[in-house]
Amino acid sequence: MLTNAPRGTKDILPDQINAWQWLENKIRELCEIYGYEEIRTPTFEHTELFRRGIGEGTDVVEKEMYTFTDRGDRSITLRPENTASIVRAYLQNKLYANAGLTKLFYIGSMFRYDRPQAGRLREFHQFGVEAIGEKNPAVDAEIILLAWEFLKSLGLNDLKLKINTVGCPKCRPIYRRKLTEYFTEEADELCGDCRRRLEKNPLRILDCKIDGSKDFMEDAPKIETCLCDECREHFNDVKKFLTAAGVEFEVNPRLVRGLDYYTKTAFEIQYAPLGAQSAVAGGGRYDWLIREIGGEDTPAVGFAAGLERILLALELQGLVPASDKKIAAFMVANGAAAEIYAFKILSDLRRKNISAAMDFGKKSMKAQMKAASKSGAKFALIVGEDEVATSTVTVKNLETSAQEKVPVEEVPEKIICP
RNA sequence: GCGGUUGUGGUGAAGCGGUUAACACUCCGGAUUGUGGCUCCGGCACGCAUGGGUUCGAUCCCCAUCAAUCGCCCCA
Repeated sequence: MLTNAPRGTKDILPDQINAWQWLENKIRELCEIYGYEEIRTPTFEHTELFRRGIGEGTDVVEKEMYTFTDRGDRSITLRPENTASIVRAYLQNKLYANAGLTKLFYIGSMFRYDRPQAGRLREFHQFGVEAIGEKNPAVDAEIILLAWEFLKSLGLNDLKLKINTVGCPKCRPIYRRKLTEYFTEEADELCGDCRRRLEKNPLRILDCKIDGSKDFMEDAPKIETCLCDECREHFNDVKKFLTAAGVEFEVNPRLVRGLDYYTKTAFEIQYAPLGAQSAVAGGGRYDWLIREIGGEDTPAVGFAAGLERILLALELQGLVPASDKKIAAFMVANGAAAEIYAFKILSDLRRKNISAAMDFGKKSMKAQMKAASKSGAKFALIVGEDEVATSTVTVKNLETSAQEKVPVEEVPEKIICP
């Protein structure tokens, strides 16, 4: 147990760190191009923030939060997602003061007590983007575009963009009621899950894998018939903007979001080969959240993307860049006096910003040479009694096997321009 | 949280009631004493996720736990 990380957590090891840094750099580059600034919020918040923000009845709040009481008797929760925190930070720091539209992005770990699977961890990483303060559907399109272009730019194929509208607090309840009425009549035909959904979230029934293909689904009420004018127009405009930008999307009237704060636009980007965890990014508009948390009525849109899932997808397509870290020089010392001499040279090289390594295992020269070779170093710097006595270094080019003995002060230039 | 599958060294794996626990790679050491990558030689599981049980005997059977994985739920 002592040597096992908690279930659902993972070490990111040195041989994987390259992929992570590469991905994070891509995110930062892209967000800069779109004009979004990075923000970092605390890993934990008051539990109440999530209860209110995400919604009491949601699965995330009901059964997936890491909640505990701290020593000051406060109820604290490890963030299961970042949007609520960002809205909190936006209000607390009055970020609305200087900008009509506040554009933020984040990268960080989130926590959800789920049953772990590939692509679904208890501590996982998300990158996300939030645009707060504008109701124009162009912003919805910008956010969707950012998510889409990002995944495309990584080289991923077979991505699918699905969009929908989930209405607003004015029209969604009407639709919800209609659905409940309709499905209550069919209750006998519904699967166990859906019978539960009937109360909790009837919109989800539309999405059910078991009941989805049953006859009565055909005639189930469609959201279009219930949308208020504002929501209908908004959705049409989003589609227009997306089309103008040349993005292919699929309208899926059954697409639903699991967090209560979503209004109007909802979208998801799927990468099917990932199986059950195919949702690689998802988000939408949340015009209701800011007021819910205690701010002025403020419209906002955003999305989050799962970094582990993206990395998984990249791996499947062989798109993860290989690490190519190489050092310039490797010290090889023969004997105790030479070891000290080599150590001095090693330190001098590093002071000159030349990457250098040395095997401290007091091994044979043969073993040290092997280590030098394996390290990928371009040069082996060989020193023994001879070199110590004459203040020289034998510089061996490991690629060409050519070697020459040079005065110690000439070593840096031999390495930089051989 | 529910259902299924799996769990042998650093890695990939064979073995499936009684074997020195195969093989390959990696790793370590060596091939005449100051030199790598190729080749050759040698070494590396006292143990088969963990804990119980069945049996004369268990890596192989049973149970539990833990973990991974697939699907569901949900979500990124």
